[in-house]
Amino acid sequence: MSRSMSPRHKPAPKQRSLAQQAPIFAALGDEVRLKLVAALCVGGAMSITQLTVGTDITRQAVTKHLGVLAAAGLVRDVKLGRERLWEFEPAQLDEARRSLEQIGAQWDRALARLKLAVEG
Amino acid sequence: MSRSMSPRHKPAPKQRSLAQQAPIFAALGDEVRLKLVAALCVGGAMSITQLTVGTDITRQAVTKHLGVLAAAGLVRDVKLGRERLWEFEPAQLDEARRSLEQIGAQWDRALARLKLAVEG
DNA sequence: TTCATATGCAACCTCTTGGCTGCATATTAG
DNA sequence: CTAATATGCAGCCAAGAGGTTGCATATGAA
Repeated sequence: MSRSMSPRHKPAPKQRSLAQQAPIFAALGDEVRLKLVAALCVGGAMSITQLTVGTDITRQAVTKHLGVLAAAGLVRDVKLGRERLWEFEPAQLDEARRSLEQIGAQWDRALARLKLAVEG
Repeated sequence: MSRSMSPRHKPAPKQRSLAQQAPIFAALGDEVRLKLVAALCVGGAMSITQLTVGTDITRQAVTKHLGVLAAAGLVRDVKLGRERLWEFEPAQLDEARRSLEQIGAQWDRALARLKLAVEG
């Protein structure tokens, strides 16, 4: 994903603190929204009406979910004629992934320390 | 994390479908819970009382959050005397991370297809 | 222009969340 | 045994989330 897009060397190494990532996970923490993200990710930009097809909820409900995803920076909208196309925005998802990896790394270190303490 | 623990070759390649991962993200989608996970991850097993220290909410609220994390399989509890120790459980977090990478990979493929189509 | 399509907005509803207080129970310390 | 510590359980509350319906508005098509 965007890890292959930005050759710059961490212009802002100031990654948001772990706790501040909660909203991103919260946005992903809903089955409907997760499906929307997946759909946009593989299908490219789509209109609200298109995204509503195949769902058992109303267009307005979908709109609300897209709003939540947009607030978390996971999707972006572009007006095109009378319709509004939504597209996936990989940056925040990358950051979320890095957060999980960071937690995992800390856990690995903790395990290593424990192992050393036991064996040592 | 656990990726370094299981040398087996995918005994259950049946990773839960993306949509089914929503509960895990939802569990991580709260600042308090994210901090709890981080604390358990770096600090090892801790009791409810210990986890409550440094928080501005009550012990009962912390208990509820731990319950949510446990339901998502992100933490596990062990009774020890009159206290109940909670510890981080990396498996589900690994799966969540894989899900994000999967989405990212799909996005990368979609981008590649688009690029090909545009460049001819 | 006129009709149909794609959305936007707002009000309203119900269920869930996140927190709190109070009281009961189990264990360990003296 | 008795007191202090660590939790569990239940009930109560306010705010927020997820959905719906109804009606207004902007645009493309005929």
